[in-house]
Amino acid sequence: MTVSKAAEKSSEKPADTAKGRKDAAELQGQGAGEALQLGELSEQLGYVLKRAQLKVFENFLRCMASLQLTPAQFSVLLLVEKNPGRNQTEIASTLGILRPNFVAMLDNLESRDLCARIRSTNDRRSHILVLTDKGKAVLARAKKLVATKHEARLNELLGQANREALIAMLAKVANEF
Amino acid sequence: MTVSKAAEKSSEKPADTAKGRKDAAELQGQGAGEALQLGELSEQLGYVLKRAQLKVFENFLRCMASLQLTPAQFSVLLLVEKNPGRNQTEIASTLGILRPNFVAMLDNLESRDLCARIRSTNDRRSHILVLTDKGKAVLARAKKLVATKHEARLNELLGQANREALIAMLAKVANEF
DNA sequence: GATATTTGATATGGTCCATAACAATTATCA
DNA sequence: TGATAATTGTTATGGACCATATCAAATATC
Repeated sequence: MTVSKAAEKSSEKPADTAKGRKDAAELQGQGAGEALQLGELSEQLGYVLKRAQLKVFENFLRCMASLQLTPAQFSVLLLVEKNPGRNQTEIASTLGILRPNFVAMLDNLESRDLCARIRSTNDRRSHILVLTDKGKAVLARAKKLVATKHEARLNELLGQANREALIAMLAKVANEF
Repeated sequence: MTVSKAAEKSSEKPADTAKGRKDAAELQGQGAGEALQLGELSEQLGYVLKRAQLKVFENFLRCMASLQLTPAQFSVLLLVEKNPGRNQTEIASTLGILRPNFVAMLDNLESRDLCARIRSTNDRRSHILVLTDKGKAVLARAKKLVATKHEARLNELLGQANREALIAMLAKVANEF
């Protein structure tokens, strides 16, 4: 209701001048059926970055379908494996995950017996994170899937050297932009 | 409630074996205070892509603060300017926006008098999209801000050649992955 | 030992993304 | 032609992700 009113208003305010009406008439049936021109959009960093990221995540999820791991979950398992004995706050913050949002993530991983919270004896407020044996096994399989299906795809698309250059540049952007 | 129960269960199932208890004890106070090791994470395409994208969007929003344009809104204005006379479905779909979600976006742009919906005379179901004069002016200012603040930042970080190589590779990933 | 801080957790709200459904209009084709 | 199917913009709605405020328990600070 406010929507259609806004639409009426706007289509009559700026476009209903003499010039506006002529322009609108000329546009009727403009390039119907033809593909749209992306123009400057195809060189906008943010645009191409976002689209690439969506495609990569999509591919990742397909590769991981058998293990049911999202990119975020995979990153948690990787980080916990590399840094066993750290607490939730440390793991979450280095991944850019806010502590409240990390709770449900861990609940999920723990309910699947991939990860365990252990009450710390030094600081009984905090939970130390460890991969379970199953978690280690699943992560090992996940790494193989990523290497053979996911990264291999990027290699055949860009070549080894370009792939490394791309990741290095992205890391630089992520860290120093 | 199911949460704490799951936590108890998992922390006692895989980690409370003789070996599990010893490992947990050894981990207490592991590398406290030291920075975490990213390990293989820093070479995961998806991870570095996502973090770079967040940083770039963040920077974009800062550069555009005076114009109050999000990356998505900027892309809509760019595409409508390059392809005037196309309808909502065409613009939305080439941007990867679903039609239902595009409605509110247009309501916003139209309420700010940056964009106008014009009922098509050829097909009276569809709305033709056009930039208003104000929309063209705002977009022109936005382009300048992007060029001088946003892209310039990337140039001084990577250099002109690397910047172009990065965007080309990202485009390839976005299109062919 | 009183006060402040930290940790994990809950509740909650916002934004973005996806699907189903609807009225109006147009396309299809028997 | 006229009945049926498809399309367009729209609404409603639910899920995923992200951010803030708040809390109890434990610890740190002074």
